Amino acid sequence: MNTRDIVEELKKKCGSKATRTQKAILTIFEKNHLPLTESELQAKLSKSDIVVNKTTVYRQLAHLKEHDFIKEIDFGDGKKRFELNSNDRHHHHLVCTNCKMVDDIKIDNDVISIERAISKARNFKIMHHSLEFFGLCKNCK
Amino acid sequence: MNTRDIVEELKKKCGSKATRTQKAILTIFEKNHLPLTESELQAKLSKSDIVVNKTTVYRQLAHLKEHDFIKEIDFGDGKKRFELNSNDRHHHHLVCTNCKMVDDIKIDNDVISIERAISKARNFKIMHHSLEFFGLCKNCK
DNA sequence: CTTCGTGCAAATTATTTGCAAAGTC
DNA sequence: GACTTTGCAAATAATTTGCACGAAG
Repeated sequence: MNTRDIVEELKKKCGSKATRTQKAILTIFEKNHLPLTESELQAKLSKSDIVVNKTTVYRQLAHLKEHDFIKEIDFGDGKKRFELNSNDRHHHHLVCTNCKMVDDIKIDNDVISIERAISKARNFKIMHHSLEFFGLCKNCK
Repeated sequence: MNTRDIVEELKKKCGSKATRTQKAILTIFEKNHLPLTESELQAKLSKSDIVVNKTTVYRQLAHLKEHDFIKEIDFGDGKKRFELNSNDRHHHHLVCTNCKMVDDIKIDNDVISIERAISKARNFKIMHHSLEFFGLCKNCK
């Protein structure tokens, strides 16, 4: 799904035309598959000469998340991060605690089977999970 | 490992006598196996008639974490939570997004094998991970 | 006397809210 | 005109920092 498709879907879901801010934010997320904080996103918008207020960014992130375009990722450092929510790209992250590098990792099958077992054993309907690995990348270790 | 043992270890590791604050905090964690935020901890301290400043609590949490007595758990709601770091009790959590109930869950073997595979495949030294499941508990679903 | 733990106030950081102006159908 | 998006200033909320003081070795 490319940016145009996403924007199309956005129009449908939100019942109106996608704003320049929305388009810009989605474009940034398209280009950056790794999770971004508000300020990182803000910085990237600036580079594209798009000036938006911090509040607007926060609000759009909430809005886009609500409509499932992006999802929230938490690295436990007190900042919210978001990345594009492509079904075909569900993954987790390797985070280097030294150089802060972030890498994607796909381990879905294992997690899904764990979730099934839990749901059954505990009668708990799992909607989502957090799973990130922290440690040292090959350069830092 | 009971509270006395922990306090003993604390003395050794820190090279001095454990303070009343440290003892009180560790005792609370002993009694509450679920992760606590600073304010929840503060509330429980108050119930035991122990008055400590917020700053002190934050500093002790950082201190105890540094010495591996407690570990940080993140539920992605902007608050840091901590729980006792007993080797024999490593576990993850089921968090009900509706009633906020939290339950423990043990799924270590599966995770360890996933970690091994990742370490090998990606040449990444995993130190720890986040793994919490969010959804609806049996009462809320 | 030096180190560590503590309290208190102020600062910082991330995020949210209220309200008015601007844009879109 | 009704509804959504945006900006700006102010408010919150969680956490951290600076500084002074008291307790313990």
